[in-house]
Amino acid sequence: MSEMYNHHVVEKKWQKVWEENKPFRATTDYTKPKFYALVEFPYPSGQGLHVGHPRPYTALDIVSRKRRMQGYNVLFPMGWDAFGLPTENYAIKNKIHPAVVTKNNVARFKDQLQSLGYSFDWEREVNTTDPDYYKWTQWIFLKLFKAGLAYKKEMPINWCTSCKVGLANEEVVNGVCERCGSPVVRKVKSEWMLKITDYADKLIDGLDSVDYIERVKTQQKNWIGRSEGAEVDFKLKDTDEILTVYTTRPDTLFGATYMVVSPEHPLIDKYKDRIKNWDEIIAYREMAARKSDFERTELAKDKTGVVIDGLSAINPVNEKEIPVWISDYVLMSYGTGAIMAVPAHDTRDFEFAKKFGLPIIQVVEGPDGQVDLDKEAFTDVQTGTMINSGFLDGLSVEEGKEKIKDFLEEKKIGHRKVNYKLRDWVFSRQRYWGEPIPIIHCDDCGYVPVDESELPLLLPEVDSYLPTDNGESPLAAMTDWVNVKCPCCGKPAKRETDTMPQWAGSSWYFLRYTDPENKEALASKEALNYWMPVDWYNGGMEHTTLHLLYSRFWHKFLYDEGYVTSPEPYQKRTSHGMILGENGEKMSKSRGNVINPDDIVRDYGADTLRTYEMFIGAFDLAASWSDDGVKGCRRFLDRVWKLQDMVVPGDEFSKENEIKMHQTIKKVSNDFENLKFNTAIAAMMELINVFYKDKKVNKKEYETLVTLLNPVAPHMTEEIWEVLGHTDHVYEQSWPEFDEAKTIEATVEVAVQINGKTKGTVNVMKDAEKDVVINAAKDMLGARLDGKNIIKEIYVPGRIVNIVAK
RNA sequence: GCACCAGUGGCGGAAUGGCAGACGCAGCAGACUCAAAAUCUGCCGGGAGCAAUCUCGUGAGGGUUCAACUCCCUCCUGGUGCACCA
Repeated sequence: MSEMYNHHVVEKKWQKVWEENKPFRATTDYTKPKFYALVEFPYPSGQGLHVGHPRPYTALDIVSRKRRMQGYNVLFPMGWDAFGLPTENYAIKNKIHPAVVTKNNVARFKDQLQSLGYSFDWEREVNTTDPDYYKWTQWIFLKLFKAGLAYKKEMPINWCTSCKVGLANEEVVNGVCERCGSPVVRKVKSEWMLKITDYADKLIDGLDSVDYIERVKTQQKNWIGRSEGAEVDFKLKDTDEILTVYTTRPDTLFGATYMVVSPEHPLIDKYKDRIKNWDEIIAYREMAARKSDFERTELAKDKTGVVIDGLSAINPVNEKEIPVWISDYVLMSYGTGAIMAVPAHDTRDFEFAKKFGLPIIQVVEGPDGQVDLDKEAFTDVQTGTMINSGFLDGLSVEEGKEKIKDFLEEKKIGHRKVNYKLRDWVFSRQRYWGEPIPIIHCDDCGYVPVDESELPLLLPEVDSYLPTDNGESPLAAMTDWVNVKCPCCGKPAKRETDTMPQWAGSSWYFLRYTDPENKEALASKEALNYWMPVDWYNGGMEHTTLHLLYSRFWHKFLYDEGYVTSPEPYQKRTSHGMILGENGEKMSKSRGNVINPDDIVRDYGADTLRTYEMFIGAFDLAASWSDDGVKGCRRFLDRVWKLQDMVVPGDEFSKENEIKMHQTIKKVSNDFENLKFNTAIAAMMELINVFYKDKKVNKKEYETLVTLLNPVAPHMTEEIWEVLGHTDHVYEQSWPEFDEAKTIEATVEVAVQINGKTKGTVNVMKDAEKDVVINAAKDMLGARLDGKNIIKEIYVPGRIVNIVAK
C-alpha cells in the first residue's frame, strides 16, 4: 500500500528541484518556436497574496507547462509593479523608507508565489522601482517628450483631498478617489500630459488585428468614443463672430431652435458689454464651477441654464434667428464647447426645451409617421425620414447626413469632423514613490530634457515623504536635488518635482522581460523580434481602459519610432472572473469573508488550491469560494495518488480503455487551450472513475493521466512519476497525442424520439445507413407507433432519430 | 438612462440546435470499524405509480423549428462597465 499523500514534503521537494534545475527557464535559442505567456504582474501590497491572484496565474501556468511539453520555447515571466501610494502611505505612517517596505513586500509575495509552484522564469524577474528598470521608463518618457507627445499644461485636474494628489480621469469613480474613496475636487495645476489622443484612431483600428475577447474590444472602443459628425458655423447676429458647434446629427440642422454654450465658453467674456443679464450669467457660471464632479453627476437629471440676453445666432440653412443659452450640460472639454440644440431629436435638448418652454420643430419622421413629441424626442436614426428640411426632405437620416455635410463644405459654413471622448493622459503625480520625471525647467530655455546619459535620474533620499498641503511633491523640499544648472544655457534652473503615475512602469514591462539585463537598450532588437508580440495576455477586466490602453499606446509609439517591430503588444487577451467570498460577496476584511491562500496551501497543498481554482467554474465568470469544494479537489488528487496500488503492467492503452484514453487526451488538450479548465478536470475525474470501477489501471494509462494532470497539479504528478520508477521528469515528457479515429466508438447510442420527445435509445454501428437506424428505432418503439400516421423520419447520424407522427 | 454579461437540482456548475442536470459538493443507504473519522460501493430534479412507465421541468411570456437551456421578440431579476460626449 502507498503512503498517504504528504503535500508538505512533496511540494517542498519538487520546488527545490525546479529551483536548482531551472527547467522553466526561457532560452535564447531563437530558432525554436516561441510562446510568450503573460499575466499581469502584481502590486506587492502589504496584505500579501489574495486568493484572486492564483486564478489567472494558474491558468497561464497550465498553458505554459503544456506548451513546453509540446516543444515550445516558453517565456512565462513575473515581476513587481511596485511604485504606488499604499507603499508610500505605509512608509509615512511607520517611518520606514518605501524602498524597504517594497523589498519586504516583494519577498513575501515571491515566497507565496513559489509555494504555489508556478513555472515562472525567475531569472527574468523585473521590478518597476529598480533604477535599472525605471531608467528605461524615463527614457521612454524622453522619447515621448522629444516627439511632442509629452507637454505641460495648466489645467483643472481631479484633486484627491485625502491623498493630496492629482488623479487621471480614469482614477475618479463616481466623483470620488478610486483608491481611498475621498471626494475629488477640481484644482488648477500645471501638469505633465501625454497625448494619447494622437493615437485614438490607431488604438481603435489596431483592435481589428488582435484576438481579444469581444468585451474588451467593445469597452476600449467605447472609452475612446470616436464619433463622426460635422462642425457647423453659426453667425452671431450683428457681429462678425462665428460660433462653431459640433454635431453628430447635421441632418437635423433645420430643427435647431436654440444654441447652448458651456459656462466656461470664452465667447461670454468677449461680449460682456452686449449681455444685458450679466449678473445672472456670472451667478450661474459660479454655481456651475462650484459643483464637484459628484454633484454634477447627481444633478444630471435636472437641467439648469440661463438665456444670454443680448446675443442671438443665425441658423445658416434657413437664416432664422435663435437664442443662445448657457448650461452646464454642455461641456467645454468636448467638441467646441457649444451645441446647436435640436429638441425634437435629442433627449437632452428635449428635456431642456420642455423645462424652459423653447420651441420644438420636428425634422425627422418615424416610419409610420407616429412620433409623439409631447412625451419624448425621436432619436432613431435607422427608420427616420427627413421632413421640414428643404432640400433634405424625403431622404433617410443617413442620406441626409451626407447631403448636408456636402452642402456645408460647399458653402464653407462647416465641414466633416471626428471627435473622441478620450482625453489626454494626466501624467504628473505630486508624490515621492514614483519615477522622477527627467525634465529641467529653465526660465530662459523652458522645459529641457535631462540628457539620456544621465539616466536613471535617481529618486533622492528624503527624510519626509509627506505631501505638502500646497500640492507640491515632497521632492520640491529637496533643494539640493531640485536646484541644478540648465543643461542648455548653464544658468540656474530647477528639476521637475512631479513623479510619474503607477501606470508608467506597467506600460512597457512586457518588453523588459524579453531581455531584462540589457544595459544598452530597453531590450535588444533580437529579443524583441523573437518574443514579441505577447502570444497570450490574461488580466482583469478592471484594467481594460487603463493599463491595457496605456500600454498599447506606448507600444504603438515605440513601434512608430522603430524600437519595436510589432504594431500591437498583445496578440491575445483574455480575462478571468473574480473570486468571491463563501457568501457570494466580494472578499473584504470588513465583510469577514477573506480566504488566505497560505492557509489553503498549508492545510491542503498548492496542488489542491490550483486544482480547485481551476475547477471552481467558468474561468471568465465570478465564482464563490467553497471550503467543501476545496476538500472535493483534494479528494480527487488523493484518488489519483492511490491509483498507484492498482497499477498493472502495460506499454500501450488496454483495449477496453483505449477509446476513453484518446477521448480524454483530446478533451483535456482542447479545454486547456480554450480556458475550460473546469471541464478538463471533470474529464480526468471521469477517467479515474473508470479506473476505480475496474479496480485497475495499466501503467501506460496511469502515466498518461499523470502527464495530462501535471500542468494543474505539478508537484504530486512529479512524485508519482518518480514512484513509477522513472529517473527523468514529467516536465521533460512530450504532451500526449490522441488519434482522432480512436476517439470514436464503433457503436453509438442514438436517442429515439416521437415528435421531439425522447422515448428511449438504440445502439447502432457508427456508420449505419439511415434505413437501418430508422428500422431499429421503430422496433424499439414497438406498439407506441400503432395507429399513428408517420409524416416524417429524421436521422441525425450518431445523434438522434425523430419520428414525426400523428 | 445606455452598453455588455448572466439567470439551469439543496449548492458550484455541464450541455451553445439533437437523450437537460456531465463532474464536484452536500444529503441518504450499504460495506469496513468495538465506535467515529477516513476510505470504498450504490442512490440522489418535481409529481403520479407496487412496477414497467407516464408526466412536468433550464427567470416569465410569446415566436421560429421535426427538435430550443441553446436562435428571434417582449418583459423581470442580478452583476459589471460607462454615464449630460451633442
